[in-house]
Amino acid sequence: MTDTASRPDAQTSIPDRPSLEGLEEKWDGVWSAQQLYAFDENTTRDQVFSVDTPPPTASGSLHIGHVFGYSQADMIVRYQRMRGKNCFYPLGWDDNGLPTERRAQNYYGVRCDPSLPYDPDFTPPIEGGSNKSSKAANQIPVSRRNFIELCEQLTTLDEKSFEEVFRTLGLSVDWNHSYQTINAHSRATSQRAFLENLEAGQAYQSEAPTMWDVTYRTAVAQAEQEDRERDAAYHRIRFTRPDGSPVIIETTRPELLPACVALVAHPEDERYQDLFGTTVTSPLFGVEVPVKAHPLAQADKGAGIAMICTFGDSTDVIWWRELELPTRSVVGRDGRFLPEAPWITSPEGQAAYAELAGLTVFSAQKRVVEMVTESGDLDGEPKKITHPVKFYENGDKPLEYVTSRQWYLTNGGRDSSEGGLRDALIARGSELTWHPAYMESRYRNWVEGLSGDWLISRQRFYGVPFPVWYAVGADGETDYDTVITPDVADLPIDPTIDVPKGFTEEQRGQAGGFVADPDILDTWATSSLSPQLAGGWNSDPELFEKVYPMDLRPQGHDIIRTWLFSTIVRSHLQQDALPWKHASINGWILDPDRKKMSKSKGNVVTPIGLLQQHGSDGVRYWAGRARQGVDTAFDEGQMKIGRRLAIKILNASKFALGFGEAPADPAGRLAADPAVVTDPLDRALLAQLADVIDQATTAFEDMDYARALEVTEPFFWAFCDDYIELVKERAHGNSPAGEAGAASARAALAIALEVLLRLFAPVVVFATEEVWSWWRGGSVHTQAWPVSAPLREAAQGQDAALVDSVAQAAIVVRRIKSDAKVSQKTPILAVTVVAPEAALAHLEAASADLTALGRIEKLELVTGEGEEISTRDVELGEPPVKQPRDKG
RNA sequence: GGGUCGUUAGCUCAGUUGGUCAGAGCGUCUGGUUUACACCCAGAAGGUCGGGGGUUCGAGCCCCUCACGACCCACCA
Repeated sequence: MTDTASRPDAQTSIPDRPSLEGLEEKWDGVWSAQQLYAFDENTTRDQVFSVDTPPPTASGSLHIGHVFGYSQADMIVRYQRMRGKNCFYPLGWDDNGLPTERRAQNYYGVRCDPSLPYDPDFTPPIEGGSNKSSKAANQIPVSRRNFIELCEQLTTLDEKSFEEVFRTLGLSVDWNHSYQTINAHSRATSQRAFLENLEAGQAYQSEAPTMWDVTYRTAVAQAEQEDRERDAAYHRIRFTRPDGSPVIIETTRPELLPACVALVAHPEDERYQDLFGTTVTSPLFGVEVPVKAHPLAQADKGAGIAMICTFGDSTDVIWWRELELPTRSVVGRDGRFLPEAPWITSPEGQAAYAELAGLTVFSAQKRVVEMVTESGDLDGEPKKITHPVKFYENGDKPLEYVTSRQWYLTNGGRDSSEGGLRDALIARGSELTWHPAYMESRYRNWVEGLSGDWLISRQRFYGVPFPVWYAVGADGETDYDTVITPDVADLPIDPTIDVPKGFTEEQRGQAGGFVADPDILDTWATSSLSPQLAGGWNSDPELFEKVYPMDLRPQGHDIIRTWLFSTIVRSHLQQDALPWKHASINGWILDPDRKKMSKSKGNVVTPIGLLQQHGSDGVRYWAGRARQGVDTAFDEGQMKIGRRLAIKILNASKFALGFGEAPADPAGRLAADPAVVTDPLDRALLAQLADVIDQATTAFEDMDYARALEVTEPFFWAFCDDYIELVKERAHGNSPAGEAGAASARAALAIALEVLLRLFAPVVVFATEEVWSWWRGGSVHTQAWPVSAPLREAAQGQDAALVDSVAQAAIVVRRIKSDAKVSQKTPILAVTVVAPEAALAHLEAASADLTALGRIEKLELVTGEGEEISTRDVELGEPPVKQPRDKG
């Protein structure tokens, strides 16, 4: 870092050739050293603007979508800061959960085996490993504690590189307030919240069929499931009535035949009336099952009569529960058929089942189909279809139903009573201000569609442990109804290491002793507490008071059903409050071919590479042009335009400041004394800028950074290309207006430039700060957002339309030379400009500047009929002699 | 099957309560080395606003309908 970087106010001269190169590093260093974005804890809630920033998953690389969303949020925060708010803008890392486990496995070539003892000297076989998933067979088994240590090591590494990118991007985050979802503070917070939920009856355990991923061997919550279209086939399979006649059912899961507990048809289906209340016998396995009636059975679907298995799908679960059927599980937690099926009694049936035991679901299906084909119980050829099948979003095998004991948290999924929890959560969604507003329907849609409470337990290793033990009875059986909890003061705990009060380690797993809950909390169960984690709910109540509920939650629309919803659930249960006032929803980044940006592409164009190539200001501009909620094409063209804008700000500022100083504003409100702004064109410019301020302010008040930029940017380009060009002769003092005219132009330039820098500051953070440092004190980012009133006063009632009239006239004058294909330097000996009445007055007021711009020697202004401004009676002079080109 | 969003110049997109709203930038073309900027400047060409109905004196803008695209949801026998 250079000396000037640490002392920005020392740099007063304007560089000869301003450049964007190196600005990111320079200003990040200054801001960091000055703690420019640090939250001031000496404050009250009404002075604070607090942000519940998404904690990025610290497992892998940042992609361009992060840069996009975080830039947009930063623009809103920077505006609020300029409005005088004390911004609480922390950033956390979601380093908890399965993605981290998977990355650690691949990065270090290990896998967790909880049965192994801790090895304090363990060194991983590889480091920096491959990005491709290494084969499980090559991974070295390590203890749970070793594994967790490696996860922690890796996330620390990843977080460092993330912070680097975010700093380069110019996020005005207060890095003093960063948090991790896996550290002790977060574990304690998460466990405390869980224990309070338990106390309040909002968390409960239940033994029930749940969706299960056989690869990861964990239960999976509804929010983590997705449908994928898969090939399947209807198999017509013959059951036998007591009289020996057949009943044909259709199924896509013939392998579940041994798990069949009943057949079911619609109560009014005439075809099956005589079957209800009787039993039929399954093929191959010879199990007698009842035939039941239930309204959920559809007469027009398949054969109109279905087999109920435990469990093939969620309808099976409903039938099983409502018809009080037995449980006959055949699929184990590893996705293979269980060794025993005791309800099958016949020797033939047992022999048939023995062929399936140990097979995967896929292989078992093949085998069953072969067997029913041989036995003649398959009616006709299977009919191929494709249908949606539930998958864990990170998994690659279909989810299976497995009956297990799991923890749940109420989320309204089982309480659709009037005024119940579901209604209350929907009302919370309406209470929230959504940007854009239509995103609320995604939330409502999701809450209305919930089919059960939130399953929060996961059978994994790296995460927040459930802070509970269970009593072990005198008979040595675990009594899950006797939950032993720790003191809140002792949190965080790991029940597999810590011992509950009143017990000793020797009693672990012993009759009369205790056992630990082996599971961890769903990662969302911790990250849903991000306002509480960042705001210090469990550690700093004073801080929490000042920042909660937060003002803003920025996030992507893909995690409305997960992060946004679960955060509302937790705040509703914990604080009986909405966690924030506003939600700003950003869109996705799409490939140029309109598909969601693929991983492989995202890796090719790394964020840091883009920031280097286009400058952070250029990339931020691209993000700033995209509206909230709208999926946006990955478009380097926009980044180039942003880069040009940043460069233009440097160059135009250098030029505008080069005419010489204007007297200071005695009132100190503007960059120069408004009293010397006497020229009508200068006043009109300030009037126009006042309108721009008002529009940009209105937009930003609605958190619409894109609209604000869209208003400011064209004004700035017109300011450069028309206004500066028009007044530059006058500003130099080469005009009949003399010194007063020059002073007016210089003052207007200074006033306008200073306002423009502040208007651009939330988006173009580096170039504006650079220019600010040339001639103003402090940082542009802690200046007040501009207000229009002083500019309107300076404009003295001058009509802003004058600027447009003169710009129009400039175009027609320039066109004369473009059409003649001569240099714009060519003098015009004489020209008559024809303009409508109103514009004519404007042109007369600015005629000196106009003749200077067009190098017009004799300008005549006349009133015309139409709306357009045009020229006639043109007499062009000789083009200037070309300078001989230096042929070095 | 239900829901949400979108369909405006070759491309990326504005167009906020229906009345200069047919726009911007990029790209293209034609010109210009103008000591702030060639990472520049000037000028020009380009669209019956997805299709079809309707409401209105008047419709990208409101209503209906269809098509296409994207996403979310749904009990997958």
